[in-house]
Amino acid sequence: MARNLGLEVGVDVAEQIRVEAARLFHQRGYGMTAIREIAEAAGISSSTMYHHYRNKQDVLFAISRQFMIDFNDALLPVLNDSTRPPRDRLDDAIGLHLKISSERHTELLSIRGNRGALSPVQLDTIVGLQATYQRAIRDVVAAIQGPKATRGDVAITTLALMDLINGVCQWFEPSGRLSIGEIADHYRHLARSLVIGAAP
Amino acid sequence: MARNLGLEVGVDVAEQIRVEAARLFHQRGYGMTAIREIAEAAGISSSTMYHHYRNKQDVLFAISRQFMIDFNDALLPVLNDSTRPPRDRLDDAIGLHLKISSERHTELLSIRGNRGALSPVQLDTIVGLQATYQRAIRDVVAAIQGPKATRGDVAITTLALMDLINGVCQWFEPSGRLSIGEIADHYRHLARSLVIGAAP
DNA sequence: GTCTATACGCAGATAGAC
DNA sequence: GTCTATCTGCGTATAGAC
Repeated sequence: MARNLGLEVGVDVAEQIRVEAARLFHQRGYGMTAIREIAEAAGISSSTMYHHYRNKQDVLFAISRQFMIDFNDALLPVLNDSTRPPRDRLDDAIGLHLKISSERHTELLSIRGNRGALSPVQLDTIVGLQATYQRAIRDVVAAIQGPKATRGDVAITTLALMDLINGVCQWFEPSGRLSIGEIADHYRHLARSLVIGAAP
Repeated sequence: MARNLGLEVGVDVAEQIRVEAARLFHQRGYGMTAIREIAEAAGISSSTMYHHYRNKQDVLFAISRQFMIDFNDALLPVLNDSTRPPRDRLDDAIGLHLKISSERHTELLSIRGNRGALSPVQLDTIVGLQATYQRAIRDVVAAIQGPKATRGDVAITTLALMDLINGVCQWFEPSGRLSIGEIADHYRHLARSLVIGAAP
């Protein structure tokens, strides 16, 4: 731990709090998770938490914000790389999206299930980060569907595509029959059917 | 109200509790909704609630169970009607699914966001009801894809299709550009691309 | 079945020593 | 930065009258 003279670096307290809070928010829900539970799971006293985060809501916001930033940092370069064919970009994005969703699925689900607990200002920040991602997906969809697709076609295909790839983390089981990579293989195919099939 | 000598039937207290609880569970989350809030919204005292439901968890379960039963009662006859071509059944099911999801979207989202608050036994009941629906969808998908589709193909297409149509209620706005009927028109097309495109 | 009143514990958050 | 101790209000749930 960090207090062992700093010899074991890499486990800072604020991050430990986020990790345990994400797990509890996911399992029990934000409103049913007590600050004391988070603190106990993180191996600190409850009052120490308040030296790292202003309150419980702030912990949820920190989890949400950090996840979305990491997510966009990974996905946006892939989606916006205009030197590559849009289909290839979409294929890679699907693989990456599913990979991150799987690796950090506790965080992701803790955010999804509890966004209503954020303040309006905090929610705006998170929604803004998600909108940035969605616009990047939309632009790639538009590029694949070509100039004949109407803006409405692109919009609804984008929403459908987002729902498709966002749905996986709700039912994926790491111990299941298919690995996340194999699911991605299927989903690249499904996404292509969706985007091409929906083109005029 | 019911106590006005029963003259105004159709608003029974237990249902009023479910309606207001669903709204609050959706807006604020199960754990952050106080029994007193539900009671106040329903126009009764908090102790009266305990004459209709054993506790808060029971209210959530009643909401969840009733919705799923109503949902299956509407959808299963359509999906299982073996006298009709499976594509037609799927088309109708999508329209009905989206219609109910829209009309009762508060209930639906209150269930989705708070299923973790149910007891294991209660959760089993709800998951069982959902599984019944999912099997009916799967059978229709299998019928459309034909005998050449493997069980794995059918399984993953079914999951993708469920995510697709379940996603709509997360972003649908009744005041938006498209009505739920128009969205259903798009989604019947998208679903067909998904199911046909995914067939071998 | 509905109310008022209340028991009882636990929640979030803070004070102040080290 | 971390702890122990504590404040204060609100949570669920019950008692008992009408």
